[in-house]
Amino acid sequence: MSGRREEILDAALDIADEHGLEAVSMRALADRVGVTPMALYRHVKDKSALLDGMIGRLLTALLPARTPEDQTWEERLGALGHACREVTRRHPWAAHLLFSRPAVTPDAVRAVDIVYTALIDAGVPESQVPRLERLVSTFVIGFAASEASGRFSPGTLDPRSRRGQLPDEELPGHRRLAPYLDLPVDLTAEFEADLEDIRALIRAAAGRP
Amino acid sequence: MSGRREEILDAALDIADEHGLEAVSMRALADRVGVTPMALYRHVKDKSALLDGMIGRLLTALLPARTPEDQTWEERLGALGHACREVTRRHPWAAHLLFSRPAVTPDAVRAVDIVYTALIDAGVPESQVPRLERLVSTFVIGFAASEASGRFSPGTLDPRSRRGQLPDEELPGHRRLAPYLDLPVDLTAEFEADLEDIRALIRAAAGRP
DNA sequence: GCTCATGGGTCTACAGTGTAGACGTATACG
DNA sequence: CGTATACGTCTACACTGTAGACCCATGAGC
Repeated sequence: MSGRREEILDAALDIADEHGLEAVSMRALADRVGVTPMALYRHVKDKSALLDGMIGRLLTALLPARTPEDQTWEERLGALGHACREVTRRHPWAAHLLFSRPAVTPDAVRAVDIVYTALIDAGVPESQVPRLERLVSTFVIGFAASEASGRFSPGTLDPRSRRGQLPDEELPGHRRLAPYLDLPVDLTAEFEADLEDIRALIRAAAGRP
Repeated sequence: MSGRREEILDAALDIADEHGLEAVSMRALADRVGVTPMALYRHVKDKSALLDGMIGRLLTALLPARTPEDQTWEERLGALGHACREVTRRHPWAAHLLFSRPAVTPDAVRAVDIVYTALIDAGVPESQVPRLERLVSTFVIGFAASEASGRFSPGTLDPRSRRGQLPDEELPGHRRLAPYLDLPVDLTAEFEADLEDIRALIRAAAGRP
């Protein structure tokens, strides 16, 4: 009931957005809410429960208000994927939490269901649907987490110097691809291309019963 | 040089394996090494540098001693994927670190190069290779991280009660798939099937220049 | 042989963390 | 009225990472 809990979670979201997840301490959060640290424990069991609550709120924002019936399964999958990436772009700290906290909240289950129905509509054999749902969600969350935590853009090191740590003969692939490795990457376009490849993978799975 | 640093990193690995990553504190580590906490700082700049060093040591173990020439690209990709999953099964705490620390160590670059050459050998257009490398590694690391952190096996909640939080009409996908959702999953077989789907995705990319 | 730098280690101290436990108070209901 | 319940405060404890000063053994150069 009492919106106090939501108020607390939102304050925690604000702190994380402004100063990063590690700045979310019970004391800082309490300050923000205008209360003593121990008062938070009336509304939140634990610090880990606090984190759960935070991603819970994000998941709610991620879901479409109403599942639109007039979209193809391709569009619905793409929309959910982009929504997920959008959330982690807005809240980079959230990315790796999505991996550690299993999908047990109602909203998370709802998201899984959207993927299930999309795969069913695509014609995937029912026995394969759970596996492909895990495949798709793993990739989407993984992409978002990689982007948010900088795995895709390794710091300030440019490709040349990164490669330079090793003798060139040991890295035949890098040598061959040198012209492409120095280009900047458009991660939005890349994500779209990846999604299209995944859709093709799904179509292939639908084609072999 | 002095192998003291390696000794420290290995002690840290042991602690993480035995009691989880959160048990790796400077004090606990110092105890294990038989030294004062501050002594560690002679060999390791930071706690975060310590973590970097730990995953560095794991990555070394992940790589094949010598890239075998007599394997198809499919086999090489599969071997690397399984090695990655094996590492995170042995050291579950390492999974999410793989996401947060970019691939800048020599061994990490070497691993990337193995994927590059596999994709080139598969006939993927060179302009597409970097993107597909990111796709493949994102999925593999994502799978490993999901498995290690329990995202694939949501706690003790069985599927029925998980689903029970919401009215059945809101979860048409879950209702349709009910018979399959209660089955136990063999994640090893699933990973293999996923890898095969990814290989097919690569072949498709190779087929359209 | 004496000096001096250097690598490795110790001790103390500080500011920060999550949270258990006891205590207070204000509102709502019998 | 009394009493339960929800909410909040205060204190205290056992941790955390790490800055700063100090110590001592080794080996190189004069």
